[in-house]
Amino acid sequence: MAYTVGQVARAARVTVRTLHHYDEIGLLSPSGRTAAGYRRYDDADLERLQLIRAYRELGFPLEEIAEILDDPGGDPLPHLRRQHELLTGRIGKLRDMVAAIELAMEARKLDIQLTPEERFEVFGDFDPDEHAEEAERRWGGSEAYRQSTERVGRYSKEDWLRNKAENEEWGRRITALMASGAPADSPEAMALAEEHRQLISRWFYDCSYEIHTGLADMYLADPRFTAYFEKIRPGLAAYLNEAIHANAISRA
Amino acid sequence: MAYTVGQVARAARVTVRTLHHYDEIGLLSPSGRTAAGYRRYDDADLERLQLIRAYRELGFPLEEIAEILDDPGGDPLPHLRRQHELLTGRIGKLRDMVAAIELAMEARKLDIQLTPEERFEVFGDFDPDEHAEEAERRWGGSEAYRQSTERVGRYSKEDWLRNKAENEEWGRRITALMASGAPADSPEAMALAEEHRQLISRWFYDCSYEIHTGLADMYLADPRFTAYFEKIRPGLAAYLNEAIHANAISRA
DNA sequence: CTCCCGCCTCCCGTTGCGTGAGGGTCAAGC
DNA sequence: GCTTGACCCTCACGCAACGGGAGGCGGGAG
Repeated sequence: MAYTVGQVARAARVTVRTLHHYDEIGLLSPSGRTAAGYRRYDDADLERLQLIRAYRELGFPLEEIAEILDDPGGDPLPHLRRQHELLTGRIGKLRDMVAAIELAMEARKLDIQLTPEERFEVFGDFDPDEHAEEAERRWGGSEAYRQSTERVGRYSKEDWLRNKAENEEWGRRITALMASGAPADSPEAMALAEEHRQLISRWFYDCSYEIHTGLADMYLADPRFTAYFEKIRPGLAAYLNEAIHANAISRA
Repeated sequence: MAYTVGQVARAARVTVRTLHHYDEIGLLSPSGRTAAGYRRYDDADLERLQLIRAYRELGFPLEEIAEILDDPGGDPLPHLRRQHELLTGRIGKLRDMVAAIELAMEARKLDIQLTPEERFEVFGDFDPDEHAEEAERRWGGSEAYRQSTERVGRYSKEDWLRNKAENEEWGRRITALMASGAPADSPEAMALAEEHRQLISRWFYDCSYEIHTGLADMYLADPRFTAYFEKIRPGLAAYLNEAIHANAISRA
């Protein structure tokens, strides 16, 4: 079967101009022309176009698609497998984004439940939005996320205050330990790191050692988190980071 | 907290150039500048950037994003909801594509199982690849798809021959009916349309009346399908289309 | 005080088409 | 056989969304 540009364009949901463009750059040249110079596409052309559109959907530049498609002998199976992988990967990414959006909505809901003063009371000067937005970009979605949003959504004001209290208690102890001169890889520091991990697990989500070290690195890498800890005590961010790593290694 | 372009760029996974661009077109202007002219972004800027990136991910042009973001009083909840919807929609689309790819792979596997002669024997001159590719674009994925690929993957050569025989038998009966001059909305024609639907349901996937009429329209709209039926008997494509519609209406 | 990295502002280049302009073609109907 | 409308052709310019480099200032660590 042979098709005109228009037919192909409608079937593949692209514009005629796009097909002209693909022809111009040699990405998809119709297998023939009529006497009047009309482009004639056959089934092989359609198949190729299908692959092109799929790669495009995944964000590949046209040049690269040309390389990919013109590379092997002609077996499409590897392409299909590859696209399958890429697509599922993409879906995962989008799912993470959805989870992130859900969290942000959850945070907004909290803002509505809690008056600004209450909010300040609970979170100190560590803006929850900030936290949410950040966390969201970091581990975007994931299971931990779902858990966190689910639990957080049910917390009452009293829960928040209890959480804050536990948090402050822990903060006092680690600053004291640090002031005492105990090294960050001392058993005491590691114990407090472990306690930190369990605090997170209890209040927000199952915090594995891996996630915990990831968090620790973030405390150093991101100025907002660094600022939060540095304000409690200068050097605390680095100290906690080291303690968490030491603790994780010792438990491995 | 205030951030430099570089920090923002790293956090948001965009280039500095992109931020410059957003500043140029007024989509995201930093809340301030230092004495030396350095851009200074604050948390509100980051929040806005997050929304921008999400909309971009969904394919919105920058201009439109600007309109969307600058439109309401400033409540982000509607945006979040909207993005949530759009993202889940997008995921659905990608899932369809994945299913389509899976079907194409399935077809390739069949090509390997069946020699070219066997393939020809089974499918007549109606290339299964062609069918696969087409079907895939039409109802891309969906539940019907999964079913179809799953069943088709298990068919033996004998199954295919039985299928072909049933199909040909049906073909003979509808051509005969058409030759007899019975109108396409006659009870007999509708009965054959219904039989057609059940043939599909038995061999491939649950074919609802809705899907069936969709198929019918495709038989007319697409030259490849039209050709298939026209070759059996001129006018058959249109006749079958009408019969299927009549049948679907009468059962509704 | 220096060195290097990060920031600044032009400014031209690229990708992937959109959108006519100007003109031939083809099937259908009168 | 002629018109008409839909469809095709080839330029050719335009645009969005940055990429990437040139040329130069700023700033903090050693």
